[in-house]
Amino acid sequence: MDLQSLLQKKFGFEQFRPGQEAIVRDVLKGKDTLAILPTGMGKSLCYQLPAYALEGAVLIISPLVALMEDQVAVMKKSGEKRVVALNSFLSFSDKNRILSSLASYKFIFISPEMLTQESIVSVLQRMHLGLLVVDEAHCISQWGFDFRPDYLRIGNFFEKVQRPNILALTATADDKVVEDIRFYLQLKSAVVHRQPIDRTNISYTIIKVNSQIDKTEWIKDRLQSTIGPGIIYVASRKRADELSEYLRREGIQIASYHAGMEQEDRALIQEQFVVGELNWICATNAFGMGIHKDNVRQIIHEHMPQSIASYSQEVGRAGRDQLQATACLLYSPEDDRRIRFITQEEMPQELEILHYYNLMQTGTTSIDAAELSSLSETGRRMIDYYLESEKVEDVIHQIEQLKKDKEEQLQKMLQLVHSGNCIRKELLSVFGEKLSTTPQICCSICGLENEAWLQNREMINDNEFELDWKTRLDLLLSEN
DNA sequence: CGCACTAGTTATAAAACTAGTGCGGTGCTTTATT
Repeated sequence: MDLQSLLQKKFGFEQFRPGQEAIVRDVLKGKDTLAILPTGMGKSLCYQLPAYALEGAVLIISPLVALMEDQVAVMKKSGEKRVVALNSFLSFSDKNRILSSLASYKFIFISPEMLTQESIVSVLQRMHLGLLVVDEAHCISQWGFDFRPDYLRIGNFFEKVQRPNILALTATADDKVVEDIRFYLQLKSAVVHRQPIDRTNISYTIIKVNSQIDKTEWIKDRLQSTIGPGIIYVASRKRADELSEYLRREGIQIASYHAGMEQEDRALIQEQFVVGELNWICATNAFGMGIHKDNVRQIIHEHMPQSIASYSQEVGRAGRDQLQATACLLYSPEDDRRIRFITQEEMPQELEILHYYNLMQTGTTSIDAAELSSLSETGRRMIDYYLESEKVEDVIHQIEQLKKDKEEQLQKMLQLVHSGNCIRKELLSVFGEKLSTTPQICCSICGLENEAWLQNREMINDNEFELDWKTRLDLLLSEN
């Protein structure tokens, strides 16, 4: 069956979205592929379609268990029964049952952590894998080095199984992220598919203020005078709760979201936001990945993120419906130190590393040694990873280098804030792209007198912004 | 790290100082016996 009829039969689409067909064809030719597609361009079809033309199972590495559960539910609902997620949600007996019949599944979602478990690898070894997908592949770069080292261990898995070809998917990737993905997934001769990443319907604003109080006031005025739905990103959990509480008292429909909350509450708030029962979310960087909401009109950053890579992931959540949307970043001079502290604080010190290493040499368990050398859980896992393949002196050097890399990324973010040039142009240049045509509503440097749409709910329904029903339906359906 | 905030100080009270303290992200995993 040719691709066109497969697309029609399995997904009900007449046409591919931009970029999809070329990716699908490369995947089917057995090539390693890195696909960088803006959010909402139908990434999941890039592996779901080839799956039906391939022999064997498709293994999908996914960063969040909630996201996996979601995708499994969506696929089951649309009629695909041979789909399963291997994660800690499973009871012991369910896990065993699924593992004993794993070869009967076509789509297997799994966390990178599970991929290091011997019991799971041994089952996968005996199976025929047709394709390995790394979803949200920027996590390798964003989380692998200092947060979830199992993201860097995916390559070890290839040594144990017959390595299928790989499809790495992400929405945005600068040069460093692409390089990290290539290296850690061993994509020596991978084809890179990169759709133009300029989101012309998003306008960018950077506002410099003098104090925290000015920011609070600005946000309050903004939310009272402009339309949502929107996301406010803040730098700490406490601030998320505090600001959301303050704004709620001012009559704004808002809730906070961060990793310190119960899973249940997080899921509830996310769901309310997605279905439109909640207009605003005030969140830490925990919020966003895997959220399918196409009509987010505003992203507000109370503080800059720690890198341009994070910034573009976060602002990219606006305007997936192609209608006008806006991203505002507030900046005050003390932010530099705040963000620097958050990113550097958990990095282990030389003395802590040495202390930990020495304790390990004398036979102390990893957990006790971490406790005694005052290493955090995250710090311990990080060091354990580097100690697997390097001498302790080199590990110290490696961690120092990581700190420098983080500082460099923060500096690039600061450059974007202070450049004084067209924000869109600056942002695009980070991703190696040139600005072809400046949209009518561009950024605070180019001038934003056309942002009347933000004040007026009716504006959004003007014909100028309205897409025909068929385009909108396609957009909605292609999300999963 | 260095700002934001609090408690304590001063001394016909009030507001304005000082010293001290607190803050600060992202997620996977977990097979036991209270």
